[in-house]
Amino acid sequence: MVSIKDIAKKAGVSISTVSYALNGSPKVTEETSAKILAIAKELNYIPNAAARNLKKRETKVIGVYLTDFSGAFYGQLLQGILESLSRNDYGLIVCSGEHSHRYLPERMIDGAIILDSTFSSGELLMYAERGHKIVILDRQIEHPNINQVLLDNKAGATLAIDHIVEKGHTKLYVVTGPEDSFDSMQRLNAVRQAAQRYPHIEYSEIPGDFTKEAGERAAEQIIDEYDQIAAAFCLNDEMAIGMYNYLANTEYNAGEHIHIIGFDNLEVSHHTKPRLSTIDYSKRRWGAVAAEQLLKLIKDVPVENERIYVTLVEGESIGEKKV
Amino acid sequence: MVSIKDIAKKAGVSISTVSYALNGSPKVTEETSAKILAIAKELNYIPNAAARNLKKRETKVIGVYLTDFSGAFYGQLLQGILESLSRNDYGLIVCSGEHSHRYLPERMIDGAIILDSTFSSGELLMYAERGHKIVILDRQIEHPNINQVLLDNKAGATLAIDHIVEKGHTKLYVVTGPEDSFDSMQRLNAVRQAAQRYPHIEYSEIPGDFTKEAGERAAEQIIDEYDQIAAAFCLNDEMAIGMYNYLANTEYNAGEHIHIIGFDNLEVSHHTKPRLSTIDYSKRRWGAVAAEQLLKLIKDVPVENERIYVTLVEGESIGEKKV
DNA sequence: TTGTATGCGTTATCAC
DNA sequence: GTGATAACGCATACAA
Repeated sequence: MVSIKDIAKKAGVSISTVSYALNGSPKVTEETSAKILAIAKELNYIPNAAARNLKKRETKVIGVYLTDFSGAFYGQLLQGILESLSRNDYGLIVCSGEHSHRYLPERMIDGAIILDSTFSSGELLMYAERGHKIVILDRQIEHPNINQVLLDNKAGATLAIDHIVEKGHTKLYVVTGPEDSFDSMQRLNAVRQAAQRYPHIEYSEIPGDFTKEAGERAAEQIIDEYDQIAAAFCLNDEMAIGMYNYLANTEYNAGEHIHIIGFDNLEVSHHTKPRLSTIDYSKRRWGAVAAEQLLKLIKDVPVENERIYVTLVEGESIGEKKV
Repeated sequence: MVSIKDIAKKAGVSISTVSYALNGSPKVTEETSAKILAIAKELNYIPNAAARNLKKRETKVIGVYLTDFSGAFYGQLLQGILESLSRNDYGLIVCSGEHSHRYLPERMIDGAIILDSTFSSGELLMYAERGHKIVILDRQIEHPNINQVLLDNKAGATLAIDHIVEKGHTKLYVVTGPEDSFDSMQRLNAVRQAAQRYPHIEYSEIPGDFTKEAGERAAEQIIDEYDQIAAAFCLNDEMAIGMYNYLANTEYNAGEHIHIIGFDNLEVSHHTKPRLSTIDYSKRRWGAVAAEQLLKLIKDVPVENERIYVTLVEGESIGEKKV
């Protein structure tokens, strides 16, 4: 491995001069600097990250943690983060699995963006307490070293319910996510609040877990008890898609017998027939904001928690209730 | 930051003893070891990765490089890699973007798995030449430090064509992937070979790029020139899905007027109607094998290139040609 | 402008 | 068994 020492020897200068030259310090002559750079290139010199990190106590890399790699969902979010970090000369690594938690306390990364339920809040708090900077996308934790960038779930859920009511529906199911999902619980709470405002509506909840299968099961249940046109608010699009899949093998049609609205506006939802009504937000922006917040945290500039706004996308899966 | 020095001071021993104890060396007494471990825990000691990496010249982390994060496709592959690495006490980071290329030469990772067209073959060769260990999933490069784990594209494409022919089809389109895609070119070559074996078949190629949009455009073209029942081999499922989407707004039906077969057996393909015929392979296994190969490379045990086998999944999108 | 010297936190080679 | 001590490769305060 070629180090600055080798360059120094070959150039007939000291290692500090080499270091200065490589880091573009103005302290070194144009001439010597050019010579050193030339030799460095000739020797295919590449700095050693470990040594630099050890000395500088920073890595210029941030880590994004995901519960798993399966989400159809993460692409744009990660892209948003990557773009934002690149602009600021930070690198990105994506991690998953208990094993990778150590990257933060071991200082392999300068900060973390969390969308990962395998972190307990206690663990995150502990890291924050040790001085590590963290942006959280999937829960609320108050700490000076922690910032959260959360979806406006309440607005989204309210939008969905209001839309359903506007269309004249009087029977409403909500298919929930897992109980340990912050997003699901926020949406569900908002739904319950909204439902209270509309006492004429027959409201019931079907427990789900954000998977297609949960959507299929929910559809099955709704059909089992079918007595009138019903509306279903699936707390994410994944489950809404599952519902479509189930209905495809029945006499019941989405947007006719069972009116469906989702949450997330996944790319696949554009291709359903009828097009799925859903709640949209910019995943790219979500990522970009999270990255910006984290960099501010690292630079010790004061930050407020951020909220990502949502909008209603009207498809044809929620139609007028014809009596 | 608490280091072994702090522990040593508090325990009244030297730093080397602390290091031994922390690394479970048998050279140190049960007693002192226990005391040291206790103090380490009390002080919330966590080793510094940079220092350890610098000294040991290894990180026990491997990097997976993806062209981008958008693939619906990568989940299982990454899961396979992660499981395999975890079993061997290696960590995983997922990277994308030019910016992250440096992680390999800078020795932030002990090796790389490449499924990333932003690496030129020259660049990979250069890293291999520097001694870095690489497993490549998307092209062929011969070098002692490089191993490839490739799909059996030829078998898959042949399977697809034979299936189409068996069903009595006489008009065949193939929708290709991008020209810089190794997988696409291998599949295409196999298709051309197979087509030669069946001179009675009217064969033509439509250039695509592995996106849904390409599938839509291809469907449009096929319908434009429609004169008889046709079969289309989309060189990946993504394009096949695009074809379905386009057909949905026409008078033509998949599996009736236009018979479709894909490649990849994506999860979404299970939900199409009619179910998409396609070529399947285990993405998880692909990842697992890639990881195993890389670890062997790192341990300097000799390895052969590996091949991932494929099978035909019969859906209803390729039916008998009724004349 | 350049060189010397020190330390970042570990591991590992010696002595003792 | 334990303790000095020297690396690992780099950055930097200070001297020259």
